[in-house]
Amino acid sequence: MTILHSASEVLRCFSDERPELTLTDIVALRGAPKSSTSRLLNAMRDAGFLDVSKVGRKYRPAPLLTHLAHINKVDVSLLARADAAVRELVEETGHTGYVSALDHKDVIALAGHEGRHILRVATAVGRRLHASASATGRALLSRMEDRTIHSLYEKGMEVPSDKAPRSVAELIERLNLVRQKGYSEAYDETNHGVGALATVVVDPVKNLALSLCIAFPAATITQQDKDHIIARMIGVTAKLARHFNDQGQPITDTTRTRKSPTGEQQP
Amino acid sequence: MTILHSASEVLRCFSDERPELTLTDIVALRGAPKSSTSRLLNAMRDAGFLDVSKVGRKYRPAPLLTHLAHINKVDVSLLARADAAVRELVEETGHTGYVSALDHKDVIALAGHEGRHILRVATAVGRRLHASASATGRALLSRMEDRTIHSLYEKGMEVPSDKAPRSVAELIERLNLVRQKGYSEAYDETNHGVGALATVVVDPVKNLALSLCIAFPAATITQQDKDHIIARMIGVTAKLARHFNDQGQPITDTTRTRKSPTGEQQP
DNA sequence: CCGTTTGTTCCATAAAATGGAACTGAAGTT
DNA sequence: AACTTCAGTTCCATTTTATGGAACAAACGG
Repeated sequence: MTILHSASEVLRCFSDERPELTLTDIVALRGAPKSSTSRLLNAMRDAGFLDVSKVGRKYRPAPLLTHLAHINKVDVSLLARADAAVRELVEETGHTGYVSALDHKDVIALAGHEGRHILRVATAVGRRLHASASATGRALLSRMEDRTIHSLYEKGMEVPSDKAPRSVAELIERLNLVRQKGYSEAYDETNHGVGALATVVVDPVKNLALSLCIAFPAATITQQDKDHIIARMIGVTAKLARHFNDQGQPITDTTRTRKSPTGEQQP
Repeated sequence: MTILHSASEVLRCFSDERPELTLTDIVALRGAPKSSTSRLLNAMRDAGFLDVSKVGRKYRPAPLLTHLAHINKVDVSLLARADAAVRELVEETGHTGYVSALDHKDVIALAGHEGRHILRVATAVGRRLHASASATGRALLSRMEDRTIHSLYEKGMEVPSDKAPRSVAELIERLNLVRQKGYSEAYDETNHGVGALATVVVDPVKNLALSLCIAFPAATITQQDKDHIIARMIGVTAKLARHFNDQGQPITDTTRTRKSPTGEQQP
């Protein structure tokens, strides 16, 4: 494994709940030896990935990463269009909307718009959720082949809530439902009292999959509201798909491209 | 040099103007051998730092980085307060305002608010500017010791505009002015027609320096407007400084902390 | 002042990065 | 089709860097 993997592992240790971490924290979270971790963190700081606080030697992500997040936004025209579509849906329904992308087994919100109802779901661009346990995550996963899903979760799957899928088999069952219906849904999975509906669109040229998601208070929504949201979401998503010539191809595996794969069988 | 330095060098190649890069682009920009760069880019993709487009093999920053940018925002309470202060100034003056931090020889905008005048400076959170050639950059640099400035620019200084400092000596001269007056200014340096005023505040605990900046169309501003903005900026900055117990200490060098330095002389 | 906690450095070993050259594959060109 | 270019990858011997256990150093808390 290259040191880059370790670095990315370290970066993934940070979250809203743990925005600052000490050497000891990271050792505990990753289980790697203290000496190696110490050197790694210092190297990451020297390279501009982390900043360190003076007292307590607490590490946090450096501004460089804000810069790169910005580039990501500037670049991707699918994101711009998906964002516009979500904004439209938010204005129409009053519920909060997101655009998200996959990062390994997680989804990360890239853009969001807050609804206007008094009781509404907050936006949190940059937030990370378990892909298997969210509407938006399952929408994205539904565009991967089953064997890719299997290899993604071969080291186990976290089950953050009662209603989340408990096993890969259960996940794939639910992904099949998503594939069939064209949208995905989740209630009370990652967030208590929150319901969500999500669709997915792929830019085959950039090899980028994005999910559109509308989130609402699960208790106050009627079946009629839901049906309306679903119809509109499927509509705008189909429009995006046409524009980017998304014809339902599965997302290409993120791992090595050319290297002859171990046990792959392609006609 | 560790591979992390190379990785961070690669990430710094991306900009608003070049949001996607191919292997060849990066080879041209960095001058490193093609074979090494090829392996490096693939490793960075495998680690989740980069995504690759299917056609043209173009690399772009991955969503992981959006996540980290978000953490950075959640965490830092100085940022939250500085952002609130800038918002106040923006509302009062109608001009665009930023909060920025240093990343090596660049400044990166971490938060921004757009003004309400018809002719106004656009916000661009995540944007990267040359520190030496911007008001906000020089405000931040003014809190470093001169020898740190020298070592920062020992490999040369880019001069993006006529009005920007041409040498380290000239830069330090202007930093002395900033230190004396308590604010920094720039006209027509990085952006044509744009003037900017900036102050700086340091959280000594987190070892974080942030700059507050107000940017305006240089042609339409009066001396009176400017004086008013400066007075208000210095006011809110002083308030922040008191809150964080910033007593004008120089920013600690970003490089190794404990390792006995080569030629350092401290009484 | 001494135990405790937290982070760094040492060092021999193991692993990974390097860069020149050869190779592959995909476009163009004649 | 054969030829040329160009972009990207892989090979391989060499150099460089990472690793982890243990010793060391510094800060903390009585």
